[in-house]
Amino acid sequence: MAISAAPTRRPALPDARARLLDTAMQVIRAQGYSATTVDDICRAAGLTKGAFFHYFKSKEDLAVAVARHFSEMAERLFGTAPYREIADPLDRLLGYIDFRSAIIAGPIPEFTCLLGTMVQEAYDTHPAIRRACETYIGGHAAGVAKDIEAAKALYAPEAAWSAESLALYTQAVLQGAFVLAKAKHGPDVARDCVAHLRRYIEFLFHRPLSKEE
Amino acid sequence: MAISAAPTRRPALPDARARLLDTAMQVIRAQGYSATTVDDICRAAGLTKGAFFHYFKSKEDLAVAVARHFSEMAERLFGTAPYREIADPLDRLLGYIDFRSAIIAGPIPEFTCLLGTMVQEAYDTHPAIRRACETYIGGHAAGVAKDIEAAKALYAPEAAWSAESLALYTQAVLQGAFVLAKAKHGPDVARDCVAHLRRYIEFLFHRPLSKEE
DNA sequence: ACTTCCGTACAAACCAGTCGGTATGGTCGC
DNA sequence: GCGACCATACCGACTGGTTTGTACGGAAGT
Repeated sequence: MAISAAPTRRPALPDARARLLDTAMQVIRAQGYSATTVDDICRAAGLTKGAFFHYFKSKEDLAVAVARHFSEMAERLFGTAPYREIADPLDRLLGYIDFRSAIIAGPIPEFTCLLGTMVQEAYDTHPAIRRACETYIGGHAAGVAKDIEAAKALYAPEAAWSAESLALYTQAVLQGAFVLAKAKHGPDVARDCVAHLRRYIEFLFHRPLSKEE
Repeated sequence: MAISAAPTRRPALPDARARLLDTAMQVIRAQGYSATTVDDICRAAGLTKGAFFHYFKSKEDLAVAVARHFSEMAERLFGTAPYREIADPLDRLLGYIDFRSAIIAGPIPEFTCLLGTMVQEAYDTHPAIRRACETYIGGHAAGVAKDIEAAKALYAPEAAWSAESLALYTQAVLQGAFVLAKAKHGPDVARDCVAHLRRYIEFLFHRPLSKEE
């Protein structure tokens, strides 16, 4: 005879854990992992250390969790983007590139990659973080590789390069574009870089009316 | 008058400042800027805080100085590399790319870029560091752009892309390649990325035996 | 003797993580 | 329908170890 239905055994209250993760994502993208203190995150999330250490057993534990959180957010973003509906795999791939370019806008912490930021600092000192970043960057690249594979089968079946290698290359260009955007304090360079990447892919699939392998 | 023990070490060692800079370069490339402490650097250099703060007025001041130090080392390295002797500007450009690929080997902190590492963490919180990284990355890119400009004048005078933009793109690819190398814990991906970059440049210049702009 | 160079000792702030405590709500026996 | 009991969520003062930067002293070269 429960008056208020509680379908799952979870009590209620606005999810403090999710707030911490969202906040940490922003703050770490702006300041880096090491420079971000637990108090920074708590303050920005409007919570206290008690809440933080209730949900995460250490700062490193949070880092691994945000990596996953960021990746899930990204998968949702790309999974529901309009270019996903394009039937032709090459057009879909180019749609992905254009979409990546389109979302490079606004304040830097909002379009840069948390994984690339964290792995730069932590690859040697925090193996768990490194592994998480590798996993999620690799996972995203694998999704891109699927479209590349399909496009290659259709348009460049004999090409010397592998789909996986090209997919990783796209991620490298994006990561490097973010680094330059940070150095130059604006998104413009980054979009220029993606434009070069697009031209390269067009070349690879001999978009420019020449033939031959 | 103590007969034994000359406790304090004798001076006159070649420039402690240079040792601090060299050491800082290594340590920061391995751990990132925020995570490396002044003591880390002093310990690794076999010096103490007294020496450190004698030469640098703050940690940030050191960061700006290592950025410059790193840049000078890089300019020496590329300035005296064999590819510099190549007469044809396109071959020289490709020689640069091959050289970049060749030096991607060994432990990660030895081939990655200090500037890219630092600017990722510090772009928002340490303007002086950001500016230094921007300056030296831009300076190196400008050198590359010179060769690109010459190659373009010879082989692709009407091309739509600018030499400067392509030069920045090469740096983006390298920076991104380093990020992936860190994530994957080895240099192989990075070299793969540079191979894609080389192919792109070949495409841009002559490879597509069709004419057309 | 004066400056440059560098070591030791110390100060003050900072930071990850701990711990005792409170508030809320759910469960179960009766 | 009620009270005892307990789990979960969260708070915030506190601790112990770091960390940047300062003060000062002594050795060496000039």
